[in-house]
Amino acid sequence: MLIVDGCTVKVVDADRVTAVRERMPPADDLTDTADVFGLLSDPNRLRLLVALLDGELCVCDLAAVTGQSESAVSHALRLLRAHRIVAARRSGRMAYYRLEDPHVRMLLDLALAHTEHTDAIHPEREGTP
Amino acid sequence: MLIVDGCTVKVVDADRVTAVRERMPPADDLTDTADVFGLLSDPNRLRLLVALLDGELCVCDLAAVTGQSESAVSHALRLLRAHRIVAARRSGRMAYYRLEDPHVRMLLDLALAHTEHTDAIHPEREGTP
DNA sequence: TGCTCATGTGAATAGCTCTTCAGATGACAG
DNA sequence: CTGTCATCTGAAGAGCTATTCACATGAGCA
Repeated sequence: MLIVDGCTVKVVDADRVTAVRERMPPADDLTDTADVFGLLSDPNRLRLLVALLDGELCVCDLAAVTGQSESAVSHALRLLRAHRIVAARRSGRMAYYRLEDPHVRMLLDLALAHTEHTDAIHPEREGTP
Repeated sequence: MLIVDGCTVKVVDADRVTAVRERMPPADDLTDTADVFGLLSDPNRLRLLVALLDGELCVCDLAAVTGQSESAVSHALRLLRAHRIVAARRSGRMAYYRLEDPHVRMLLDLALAHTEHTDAIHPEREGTP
């Protein structure tokens, strides 16, 4: 038994539980991290970011590269911009976007490096049949 | 102008666009990667995985550590198990889960290392006002 | 000034995701 | 066998997300 958030909860290994609980990052950090992963969890947004790994591109070129409507691209970029993952440079009526967040760049590099070397693992099967 | 998926699309830098398009990973890889990020994009699932970084835990302890109902934990673990991110060891009526995917472990380590050293960057502000 | 083009935006809809509830399963104790 | 406990599951509802459409903005050009 253990007191968590003022409620009594049954546990098996109380010491491990309290230890892991203390080591757990603060809730704000976790939600921020989850948000970042959430921004990378849409295939079209991911395509945009991968396209930007090599350097800046304008909106219409991003639309062409990723096969989306320009409006969809604009919405996606707005989201990424709001989270400082991407930044815009304006030149006349064109807007050139670049990948601004080095942290996200690392995550992308790491993730892509692994998908290339890993055979596609497909779900829809249980871990212990 | 450029032919993409049988449709004519206007582009600015046609050479860059075709180059980036060729360098783009296959669609299947991108959706798989996006799926993985999606699994990490929920704060409660993230909490579960972080708790498992140090070693295995049973379902009720995971519920206690992460402050979720045991049912919610079970649903989350089911998802993670289906994607081979987590694996279960059964001992009697208990189920001990561990983090199985080293790739996901690296992503978690990288992400957490950065949230610790970075002041919380908060959205709701535009990149170029 | 007025037209065109690249981009940005809001509203609306369709689809997905998470949580909860109620109940099922399967293991252990008596 | 019966009751209890840990875990698992399906269905349902609430909430969130992505895409589209129609239109706004603002720059360059005639």
